[in-house]
Amino acid sequence: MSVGRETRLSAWIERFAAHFAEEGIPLIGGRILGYLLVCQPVERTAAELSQELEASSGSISTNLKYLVNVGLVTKRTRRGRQAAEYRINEKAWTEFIQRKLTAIASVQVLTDDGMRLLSGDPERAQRLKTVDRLYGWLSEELPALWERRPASPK
Amino acid sequence: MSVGRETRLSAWIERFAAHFAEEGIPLIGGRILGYLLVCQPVERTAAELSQELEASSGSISTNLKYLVNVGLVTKRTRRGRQAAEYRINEKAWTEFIQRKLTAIASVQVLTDDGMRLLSGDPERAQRLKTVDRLYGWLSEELPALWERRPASPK
DNA sequence: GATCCCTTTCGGTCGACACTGAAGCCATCG
DNA sequence: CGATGGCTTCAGTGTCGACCGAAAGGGATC
Repeated sequence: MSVGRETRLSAWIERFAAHFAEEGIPLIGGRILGYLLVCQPVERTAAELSQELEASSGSISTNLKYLVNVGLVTKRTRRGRQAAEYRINEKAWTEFIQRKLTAIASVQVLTDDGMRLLSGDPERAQRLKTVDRLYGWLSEELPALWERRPASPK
Repeated sequence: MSVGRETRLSAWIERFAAHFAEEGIPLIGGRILGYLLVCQPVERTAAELSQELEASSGSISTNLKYLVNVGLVTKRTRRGRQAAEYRINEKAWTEFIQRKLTAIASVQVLTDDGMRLLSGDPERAQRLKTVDRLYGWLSEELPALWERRPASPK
């Protein structure tokens, strides 16, 4: 007997959430992300999310606030409706990833400062120099690579 | 009255450790890394690190084990000396960063699986498709970029 | 303006993890 | 072979943050 699509999807959502949990995003936040990526229709209220994901209203509220804040989810209110609707903002994923890349390269600022402190003692600076060169290269190349990113089709 | 170089260096080490603490590396682990990058001489025993960084022997031991495990620090034992000596392994930083890059791109596996689950329903798959394309591009380009990395001079 | 319903806020609980310090372990040396 | 000295292991402590559920807050409708 085969498993239904929706069942598989919720397993997928769980994997999805688990991945981002390792990156520091709360489990429930990851579940919201995964769910909003594949749900039909695309918009959901906080109450619906709470029920679907079996999470408390408080947790949903906190995590939605966070996700809206980083831009991955957009909130939409409509006249005549009390409940706000939330949906994925696919476009924001580019900035989300960009932040990760720049975070990696940002170590260069540190190694650079360190090199300055050790100026005048090249022998001692040698270890740092190796690391600094790597990060220096990254902070050149990563932004450059990012510029070459293909525009997403309409 | 100016501040001594060593004082500034320990402030730098603290900033260094703080940065990596945000990435999930224990504070003391980060301090060890920063310290071993700039100390003179380059090798230190666990006891010395414990004293210099004012951390318990237990914490030093645990964190050294971790750092040796990920390759960023190498342990060296010498005949006739009980105390092992630890030093930075600059070379390992390449793999350290590479792991971070591949971790980012690895989301593509997830989005890909999701796309498969939604095959046959292009409308519903649209949101995921946008994200999947981005990660697809990344998992092409990041490894390619990495290959072009300049070899570190001897 | 009163009621209803949805959301947000807030105190409280639970689990995870960094860190400590003491006890155990093992190699070195007398 | 015993003593010394340093590293590792382990139980215990404290902190931090995710999560829950109840109460407060604020629109929308009557």
